[in-house]
This record gives sequence, C-alpha cells and structure tokens, in this order.
Amino acid sequence: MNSLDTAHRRRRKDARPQELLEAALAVFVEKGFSATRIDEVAQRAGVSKGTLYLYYTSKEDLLKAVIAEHLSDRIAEGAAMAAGFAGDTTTLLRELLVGWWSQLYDSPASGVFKLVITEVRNFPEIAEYYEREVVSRAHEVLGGVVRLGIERREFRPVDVDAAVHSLIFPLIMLCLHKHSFGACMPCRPDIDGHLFIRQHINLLLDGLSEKASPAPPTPQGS
Amino acid sequence: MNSLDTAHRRRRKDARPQELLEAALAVFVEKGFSATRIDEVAQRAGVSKGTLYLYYTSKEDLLKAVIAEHLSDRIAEGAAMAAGFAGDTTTLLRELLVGWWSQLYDSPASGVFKLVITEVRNFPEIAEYYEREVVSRAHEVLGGVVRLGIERREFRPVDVDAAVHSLIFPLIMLCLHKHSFGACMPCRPDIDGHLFIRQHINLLLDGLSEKASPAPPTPQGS
Amino acid sequence: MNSLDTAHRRRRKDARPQELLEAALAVFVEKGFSATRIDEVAQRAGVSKGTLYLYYTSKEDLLKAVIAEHLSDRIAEGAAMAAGFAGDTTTLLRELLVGWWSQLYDSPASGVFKLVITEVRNFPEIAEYYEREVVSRAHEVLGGVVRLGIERREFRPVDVDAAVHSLIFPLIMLCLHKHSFGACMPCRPDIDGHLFIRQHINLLLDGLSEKASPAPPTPQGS
Amino acid sequence: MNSLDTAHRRRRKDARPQELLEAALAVFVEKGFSATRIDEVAQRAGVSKGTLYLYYTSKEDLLKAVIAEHLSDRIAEGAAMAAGFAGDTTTLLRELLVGWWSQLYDSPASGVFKLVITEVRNFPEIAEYYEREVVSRAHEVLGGVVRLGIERREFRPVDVDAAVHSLIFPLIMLCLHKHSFGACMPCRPDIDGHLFIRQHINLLLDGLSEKASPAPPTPQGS
DNA sequence: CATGAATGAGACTTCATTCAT
DNA sequence: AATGAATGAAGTCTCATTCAT
Repeated sequence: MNSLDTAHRRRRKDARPQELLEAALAVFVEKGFSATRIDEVAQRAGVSKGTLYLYYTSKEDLLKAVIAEHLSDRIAEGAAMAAGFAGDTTTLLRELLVGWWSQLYDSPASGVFKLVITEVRNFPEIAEYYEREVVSRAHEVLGGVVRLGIERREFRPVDVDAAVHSLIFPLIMLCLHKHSFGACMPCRPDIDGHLFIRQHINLLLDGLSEKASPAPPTPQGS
Repeated sequence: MNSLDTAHRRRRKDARPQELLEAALAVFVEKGFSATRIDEVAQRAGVSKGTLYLYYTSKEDLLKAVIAEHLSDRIAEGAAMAAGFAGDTTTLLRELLVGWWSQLYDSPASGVFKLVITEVRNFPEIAEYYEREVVSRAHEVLGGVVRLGIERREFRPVDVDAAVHSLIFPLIMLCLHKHSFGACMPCRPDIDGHLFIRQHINLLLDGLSEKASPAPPTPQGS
Repeated sequence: MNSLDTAHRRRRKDARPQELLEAALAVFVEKGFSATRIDEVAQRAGVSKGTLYLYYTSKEDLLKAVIAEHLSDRIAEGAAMAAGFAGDTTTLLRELLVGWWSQLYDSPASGVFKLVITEVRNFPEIAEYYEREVVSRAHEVLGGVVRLGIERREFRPVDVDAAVHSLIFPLIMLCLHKHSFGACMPCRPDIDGHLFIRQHINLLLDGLSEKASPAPPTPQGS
Repeated sequence: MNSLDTAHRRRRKDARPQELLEAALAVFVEKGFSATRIDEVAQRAGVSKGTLYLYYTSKEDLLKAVIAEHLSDRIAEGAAMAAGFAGDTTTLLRELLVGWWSQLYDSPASGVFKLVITEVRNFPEIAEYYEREVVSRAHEVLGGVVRLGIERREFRPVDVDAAVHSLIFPLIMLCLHKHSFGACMPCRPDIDGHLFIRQHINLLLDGLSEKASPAPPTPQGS
C-alpha cells in the first residue's frame, strides 16, 4: 500500500504540469486570457490556486507554456508524414491535410489557434515563438509539397505561398469556428469539420491540378 | 458666434457615439474586450471616462454597439453589388470578393471578425445577432452566386456550402491576421492582403470551373 | 397674455426654492441623504440639475436648508397655542399634543425627525441648530406646562424632564415609524397615528395602574 | 509552536465574521449605510478590504448580516425572563424593561434600531425580517404581560397595543438618541439613559395625574 | 508539496459639481 | 434664469499573487 501510494503520489506529481496546461488551455480558449481567473484553471485541474504557482510563476508564464506545449509534437508529426511519403503529390497533399488536420482539429490543440490570434498583440514574444516554431515550419512542409507538385507538372505553376495560404487558412478558420461559434450555437445545422476538410482539399486540388478536370475519384463530399 | 458655437456643440454631441465606437473598436481589437480599460477608449475618443457612460451604459453595451455598428452597411453593399450584376458568375464572384472584401479588409470593420470570434462565447447574444445579421446574409449572397454558376454550367456541381466556406474562410483569416500577427510583426515579409485575395479567387475559380484548364488570362498573382 | 406669462414666470421663479425644498425633503427622507441623487431631487421639483445649483450651493447646503425650513413655524405655533391657553393643564396638555402633533404628523415636516436623527453625526452643525431651534424650545413649552400642572397640584411631583421625554418620545417615534416601516409595509394592520396619539396621552395622564396612586416604593428617579 | 500557531490562525478565522459585524455595526450606525466606505469597516476590523469580501459578498449582504446578528439573542433573553417570572405583573413589567432594556441600551445592539429605521425603505427585505423576528416577538412578550395585568385587575383595561407602544417607543427613542445626538453633543446636560428608563416606567405605571383614577371622559381610543 | 487566507492594486461605474450656451 | 453635457474624484468589488501553516 505504501509503495503504491508513493507511486500514485509521484505519478500525480509528475502529471501536474500537464494537467494544469490542459486545464489552462481549455479555460483560456473558452474565456480568453484576460477574462480567465486563475482560480478556475486551478479548480479545473483539481488543485488549489497556490499549487498552480508552484509550477508556473505567473498567469502570463502559464499562457506561454500552454502555447508552447501543444505545438512541437503536431508539427513534427506532419513533417514526418510528409518526409516519409513516396507517391504523387496530389495524394500526399490530400493525405497530409486530411490525416494531419483532422487529428489536430479533434484535439484540444486546435484551440491554440484562437488563443494565439487573440493574444499575440498583447504578448509579442508569443509572435516570435509561434512564427518560428509553427508558422514557418508548417509553411515549409506544405510549401515543399506544392513546390514539388509544380516541379513534377502535377500542379500548375501557381504562387506557392498563396496556395499554401489558400490551403491552410480555411482549416485554421475551422478550428477558430469550433472554439467560437461552434461552441455556443451547437443546435444550428453546423459545419461538419471532417467533411469540410475533404471538400476543401478536393476543391483546391481541382484548382491546382494541371490536368483538365480530373473529377476526384470519389464524389464531392464523400 | 453664438449660433456657430451652438452648431459646434451640437455637432460634437451628435458625433460622440460614432467617435466612441471607432475608438472602442480600435482598442477592443488591439487588446481584447476584457483587457481594455474603459479609460483608454475614452481617452482615445478624446473624452473623459464619465462621458462615455453618457452614451453607453456599460462596457458590455459598448461592445455590442461596436459589433452592431460595423455590419449592416457592409453586408448591404455586397448584396446590392450581387443583385445589380449582369454577366457571368465567374466575373461576378471575382468582382464581389475583390471589390467588396478589399474594401472591408482596408476598413476598421475588418477588426470586428477578431472581436466576434474572441468574444462570442462570453456574450451569447452576440452569436445570435451576428449569425442572423452577418453570417446568414453573406452566405446567402455568395451561395446564390455559386448556385447560379452551377446552374449555368460555369461551375462544376460542387457542394455549395463547402465552396462558400472555402471562398470566404481565407478572407476572414486574412482579416484576423491583419489584426493579430500583421499588427505586431510588420517587419517580416508579410502577406500582401490585396494580392492574396486575387490569387485565392483565381485558385478557387480554377477549381470550380467546369471548363478544362482555362488558365486565368492574367498570370497568377498579377 | 404677456403680463400673465410674466406673472406666471415670476410666481414660478419665486416658488422655486420652496419647491426644491419640498422635493429634497421627500427624497432625503425616503432614501437618506447620502443615497439620494441630486438629479432625483431636481427631477421631482421639475427642474434641471443645474437649476438646483442656482439656489443651493451644494447638496449639504440643501440639506441644511431643508432642516431649517420645516421647523420654526411649527414650534412657534405650539408655543402660541400654549401661551394663549386658559384652563387646566390636563386639558392644555391634551390639546397641545393632539392638536399640535396631529398636524405635524400629517405634514411632510414629520420626516425631518428621521432626517435629523440620521444625519446629525455627519453634520454636527445640524445638531447645534436643531438643539437650539427645536429641542430646547419644544422642551420649554412642554416642560412649562408640566411644571405648571405640578404647581397647581393637577400633576404629581414627577421629574419634569423625564415626563416631557415620556410624553414626546413616542410621538417622535410615531413620525419615524411613518417614514420607515409605515412607508414600506402598508398592508399590515398598522399603527393608527391619530388614535395612538390620544391613547398615549390618556395613558400618561392616568397611568396603567388600577390602584389610586401607589407611588412606587422608591422615589422617582431612584 | 506549530499547533499554537494553527490554533491562533483558526481562532482568527473563526472570529473574523464576528469582528467584521461589530466593526460594520459601529460604522453603519455612525455614518449611515450609504455613507460608510467599505474600507473603513475593514480597517476598523483590522483586515484589508479584500478580506471582508471573503466573508460577505457585498456591502448590502454585510448590512443584512449586521441586522440579523444582533437580534435573536436579545429577544430570546427577554422572552425567557418573562416566561420564568412568578410575581405581580407590575414588578414583572418593571423588571423586564429595566433589566432587559438597560442591557440592550448599553450594548452596541442598541444601534441596530437607528440602522433599521434608516434603511428599511431602501431594503424592503429588512422590513419583513425585522417585523417577523423582532417587532412581533417583542410585542408578543410585552403585550402578554400587559394583558395578564389587565386580567388580574392590576392594570386598567387599556388598549393593549397602544400601551405596549407607549411603553416601548420611548425606549427605542432613547437608543436612537444615544446614537445620534447623544454621540455628537456629549458636553450638554444630557439624558441619563438608565435613570430615564426607570422614570418612564414609573410614570406609565402610575400616570401623571394626581387624582386617583379619573378615567378620561371618553373611553380609551375614542 | 499543498493549501487557502490574506492582500492591495486596479477595474468599472456613479454622481456632485461646473460651465458654455 | 435655465439647461444638460462634461468632468473626475471616489466608491465598490475583483483577482493575481504571496506566505504562514
């Protein structure tokens, strides 16, 4: 019993920062940074307010930790997926966006987009960090695929940066929507995220595609 | 002198609400609702804190007024533009998004998107209002054009709702970007909004287009 | 018409201070000095806030004017009534309290007691004024009657000051009650002021005791 | 040391509400509810402003707690005193009022009367509470004694309610006086409360009139 | 490690008072 | 004389942060 307790205690202790970050992300995304009370984060993590300050020195520190936490892994996953792929770029792009983004969309990490957009202007360090760790790396991965597709004559010679934005902006918007309107008007005939991701990619691939009008193998929306 | 002064006083008085709304929008968008101090709004409008309360009964009231203010007109403009158009839907869509959105993007009203996305969850009435006055009406306009294009065989028979989202989400993201990253990392090679709008439309029109691969007359990005 | 208007205007103007005092008394008594807004007084008097400041230099000034206003006359009336009376002191006392107090109880002046008791500690000048102009003079009148009654052997040789207080305290309480509980619980079987005044005087004149005059074992005041 | 400190801490914590109520009563009675600043209450209780809000959710909440606090006990004491008494009602009444009221007059609870009279109209819930918990119960006790006295032929058949008011109103006035004039004109030959209580009761028990029992010409209450 | 009582700076809001018209 | 828009000091209440236990 004693050793079990110790183990349990240690596990709890080690898990604390993670639990706090999850709680903090949830509340920050829901209320906004300025409007969330530190009490609520602590309470949602099941600890007292004082305990939170054992792990994070201030509310702002917690915010930065939250943002840093949910990024590296996801980006690395996408990069790996792209790097390890052998096949045509059309399939890769579809695979990448559907597989990668669907997962991200479903995870709490999707809320980070809202958080970052909301708070960058108040905490400029976040801008730098986010740009370096997320934007540029994700852009690199997707831009690489598009560029490759153009080289291989699968895609038309479009502006790569613009194409990447056209690809990715709606997906980010989808995440923002999920955590704003999606969270407070759930009764309405709402956007089906996963469906939209596929439809959006199909539409863009048709625009990108060099070939005449290769209607995607599956009908729209399937 | 007397009548002039009276006129001046009256003009100031009549202009106050508008001036306050402009100041409020600017600060709300910059800092977020919760983090903006009422003093700063008042100061930016050139009045004292107390004066603000002569026109708006609370900070929340001010927020709602700000959101309501910058909507009706813009939406109506777009609807009128669409209604009065005679020509092919491809051109109409290009016209609509480039003309309408470029203007909106340049105006302070573009900040409202950030504001709404940030605050809907805290003020559910906003969700209802915004959905009714903005989302559904804008969707109707654009959806109508896409549907017409499909009927006329200019566009392929895509899912209309999804296509509208693919069209408009990046434009909203552009507005969000302008008021978040765009406002705090102006040194970096940044997105050129107007250029992107055109590129994005071209890309999507190619995806939508029924015809083989009618590379747009102008090269991408021009 | 012109002269009528002028007359009317003048009459209004001359009546202003009086109207303001009446309004102020009503609101001060209802809400308390500190809790009444100057706007409400002005509004109840049918003028703008600015106008009030043409007649009284501050809220405190208005308070003092209100208190000074409703006193002198009433006291003088009572003194006159007492001075001009020829008859037995029992009747005089009854006459005095029933006639004088019933009238005061019915008039808005009754509220001044609440106002004074509430505010003396915050405005010590009021204490001095009220003591000099009201308390001492009323006490003199009633004390004189009691003393006379004792000299004439109509009354037992009681402590005059205490007797005056026993006579008058319940009447003041009645006024206080009217403007506190009486004003907010009107549905309950409430005190009938005029009836109580008579009963109270009768009781004091005669005492509760069934037995003749069993002077208490200890002398008065022991 | 550890356990002592803990004990000390706990004792402070448990005592806080009581200490705050005492401080609040003192300041409310002195300045009036609306004019007292929450800071002053906190300071007088030896805590910071924030601490007060750990125990009471608002200024109004504090007011209600203050009023509720100082009542139940005092009323219960009086009722017990009356219930446990064996003897003639004249003595009981004298005992009751002198013993009970002298104590109340000396205690800070005497200020509650001023507070209630001042604030009932602004906080109607107080009226209901006070009527139910104080007025009706005290009235019942005293009314019972008077009624018993009448049954036993110790007292004349007076109107019971009026008699109770005549008995008790001056005592309440005494409390009001203590906390209004009494607190700001201490130099003048002032009322001696305890002396007055005895004199008042004697006077009511015996009446002013020298003659035996000259029932007034008209029946009580006419 | 964990707690939660305590703090006090700072936010929103009110309102007495002023003053140009 | 009368108005009412404007002010800003001051009050209530919140909440991030600390610290003794």
